[in-house]
Formats: sequence, structure tokens, C-alpha cells
Amino acid sequence: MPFTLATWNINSVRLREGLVAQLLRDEGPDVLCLQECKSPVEKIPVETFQALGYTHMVARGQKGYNGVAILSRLPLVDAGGADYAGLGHARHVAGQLENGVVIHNFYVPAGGDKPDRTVNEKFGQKLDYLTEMRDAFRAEPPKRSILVGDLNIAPREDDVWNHKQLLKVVSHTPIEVAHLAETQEAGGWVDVTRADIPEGPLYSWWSYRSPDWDAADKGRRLDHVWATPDIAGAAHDSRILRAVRGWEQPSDHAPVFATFDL
Amino acid sequence: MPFTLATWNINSVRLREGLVAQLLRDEGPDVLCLQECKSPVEKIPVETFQALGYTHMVARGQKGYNGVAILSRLPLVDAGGADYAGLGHARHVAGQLENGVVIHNFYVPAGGDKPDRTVNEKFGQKLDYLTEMRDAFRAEPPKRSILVGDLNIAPREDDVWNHKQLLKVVSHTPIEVAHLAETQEAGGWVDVTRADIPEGPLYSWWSYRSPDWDAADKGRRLDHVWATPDIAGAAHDSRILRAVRGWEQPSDHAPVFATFDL
DNA sequence: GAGATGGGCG
DNA sequence: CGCCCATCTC
Repeated sequence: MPFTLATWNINSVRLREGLVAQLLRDEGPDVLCLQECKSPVEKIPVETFQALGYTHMVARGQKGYNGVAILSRLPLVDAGGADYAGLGHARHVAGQLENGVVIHNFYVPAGGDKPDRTVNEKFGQKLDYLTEMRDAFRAEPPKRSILVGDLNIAPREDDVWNHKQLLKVVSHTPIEVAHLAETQEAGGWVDVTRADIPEGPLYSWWSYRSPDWDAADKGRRLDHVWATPDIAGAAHDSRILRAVRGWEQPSDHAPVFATFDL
Repeated sequence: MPFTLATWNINSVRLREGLVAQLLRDEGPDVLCLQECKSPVEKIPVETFQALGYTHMVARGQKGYNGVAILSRLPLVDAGGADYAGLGHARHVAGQLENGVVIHNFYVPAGGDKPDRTVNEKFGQKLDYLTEMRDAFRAEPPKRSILVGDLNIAPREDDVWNHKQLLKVVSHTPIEVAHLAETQEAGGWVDVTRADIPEGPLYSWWSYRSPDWDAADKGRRLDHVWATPDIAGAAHDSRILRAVRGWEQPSDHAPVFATFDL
């Protein structure tokens, strides 16, 4: 049974309930992972999603910030949520499908402005968060698993609009990229999007601050789809729905899709 | 030349630019006086009003609160704005038409919650504001003048949905009504709306807090059209456009109209 | 209930 | 730029 999965930083699920419904209607992914829901779980507008056939949800929420949710039209059971770096934030939730596949949905800390943990606590928290992710995957190597989310790091040169200019900008600094690589290696994770689309620039986020985001195209690939090697080969049709960034009152992120023949 | 004048507390002229345009298109008053513009003068969307033929404006504004403006399709010159009670608020502006008629547009302070100046400074400021209005009209008796605005007082028993219940509620207390009466007498002002519609309940404001404002009808007549005796006889066709309170994303006030044959 | 503000965050 | 929140005012 092939199934299609998508990940999308929605920047308020309540404000953008209509856009989520639109994506579910238009594209019909079997599973949609959301980040930055900015809502307690009980205030997520689940009825709307249920009416579209997405009758399963696992989520972690809090007031105002963060928040992650997995909507699914396939049966999905809660597989926990970790609080890496002890921040007390709702940044991770996992769900398991009936075929045994575990889906991890992450919202990694953005890391603040200055890429220096001695002057910017948030940057340290971001690195620590990734380190604890790494340690967790080392302790318990994942199998038949998918990891998606807003990892807030664009690892490759062609994952940003200007590699040189962004080397000192949080999201593309060498130390962040190294931390992400260690996390990826620890789980043996395959970058599915880049396995499918190995060449060329690829972005999933464009800042709100540029009104002409499309023409300027100063994007970054912050949103990722990873899979363990035992199922990564089943992935195909990876794509980033750039057009969604141009919808009315959009999120600053575009959704990232992949299909798995499992 | 008859001309039609309207007064409307708009509760943010920028947020309700479309509603103002709608009223100008639908009803076409020659002059529209707005209160609670909540905008610096330079940020009022004048282009929209100009495009509808309202090429003249006099206004006083400030950031966030208060703010008054007179839009006109008849030539109108600035005739000043007073700062009664020394509050430093944008609560009054006056304009003069080519026929010599002066139009005063007021937004009288609401007065806070408790009708007691010893515990509620705002209530004292409201009374002082009215006292200084009175003194100004005593010092210089107005002629060929119209005074409109949100005076934040419903003077008559049938200007509120329940006289007895509102006797202790700010906007209908005896001391406010007495202050308003003194101000009215000082200028010799004729209550044009009540001269035209002497009998029966008449409201121009319904609280946002009641979702069924129309059925419950717990209104108050806070918005007024007054004229000096030399021109008050020329007034007719007074009306309150209650339906406007039911528009999409409405102000909590309905506009009050009158026509003058001058 | 519904404007506006200012601060935190991205 | 545009979310969230808390505080204020009406």
C-alpha cells in the first residue's frame, strides 16, 4: 500500500485552519505533519479535519508557541513525545501506523539571532536539542521509521539562496549543520527529499519580510523528510509545494511531500 | 441648498475603511463626521474617500485612541479643535462650510466604569470636559452651527433600554445628564434628532458583548445631532441607520443622519 | 466583544 | 512581516 506523507510548518493552525483544509482537499496526503500549531491540543480545530476524512490525530501542544500534530486518514496511535534539552516545549510527537511504521514529527528550536551560545542562550538550546536527539537515536536505533518536520537547518549549499552569505546566519552555520549531520547519522536517517531530488536549489521557507519572496527567491530548505534505510528505498515523488507559499495569508513555509510504497 | 449630514463612531477608521466607503456609496451624505478613528491623521485612508467624491477632510488624530474627522463633498475649511479638560486627546474638530455653517464634531470621554469622581479619575475628566464645553459656548455663543458626535451620554429615559437600571450606569447617570443639559443650554443647542422624532425609544449604540444585540435591543442613544436655533428649523428627516450595526465586522455604533434645508 | 498597544519570537 | 500574549480602553 503506497501512502503519501506531508510536513508543513503552519504558523498557527487555528488562524490557518482553512489553508490546512485546502491542502488536505487539494492534495489528499494520507498523513500530514504540522509544526508551530501555536495551540493547546484541545483547541486544534479537529472537526474540520475529521470532516475531510482525517479521523486520527496525535499531537502535543502549548499556549502561544510551538506545538506539533500529525493528522492522518490511516489509523495512527500515539507513540510518545520527547522533551529534548528539557525546555518544556511541545516540539515532538510520534505516531505509529498499522504497518508498524513510526512517524516522528519535530519542530527543532530556531536558535535566536546570534550563532554564539555564550551570548545567545537560544542557540545553545538548539544545539543541545539536536545533541539529545542524536543521543536518543544512538541509544535506540530507529527501524521502519520516518522523521519529518521543521528542523530549522538548511544543511546543503544548495539548500539556501546564498551559501556564502548565510554561513554566519543561524540555520546554515557549520556548527548547526554538523549537529544535524550527527543526528542524521545516529539514526542512519536517509534524506528522502535529496535522495529523490539530488541536484539543484531546493527551498521550503521564504521570510515574511520580503513582499516579493517569489521573485527574490531568498529561500532556505528548513523542512525535511527522512527515513530509515529499511524503508527509504520505498520513497519516491518527493516535492515541495512552493505555490502554497503564495496562497492568501500564507504560512512562511511550504509543505514538503513524499510517497512511500510500503 | 439642502445638505445631509451624518455622524458615526467608527471604532477604527483603518479597520473599517470598507464600511465607511459602503455608507458613503449607499447613503451619500454630504458630510460625514467620524469618531474613534484611532489613527494619526496621516494614516487615515483618504484616497478611498476622495475617490468617492469626498475631497475635503478636517481631522484631529492620535495613535491608538480617540481621533475625529469630518469628510465632506462640499468645500470645508478647518475651524479648529479644542482640547477641553487638558487631556491632550484628539476629541474635537470643527469645519466651516461655504454657507458659513460651522460643524463641530465631538468625541466626549466615555468616563470609565464607576460613576464617582473620587474613585474614578476618568469620570471626573468626562464631567470636566462637558463643563469646559459649556464654558466655551457661554463665552462665545454659537450661531449657524451644528454639533454632532459621540457624546457618550443618553439623556432621556427613552434614550436607553431600561431607564431605572441605567441610572447608576455611566452614560445615563443624573449628574452626566445634568452636565450635558448645561452644555446644551449654554449654546442654545436644539436636539435635532429628538425634535424630529420626539416620541419612543431611540438608540445609536449596542454593546459588542451581546451577540443577539438586535433581538435583545439593549441600546443607548449616545450619538447626537444638535443645531443652533437659527438653523434648527431647517432640519428634517432625522434617522438612525440601525441596519448598519448589523453589517459584517461592524462598529458598535450606528450612524445618525439629518438633513438641513439651508 | 473588539479595537489598539508593546514585547517576545521567528 | 506577522504570529502569539498581556494590558488597556470602550
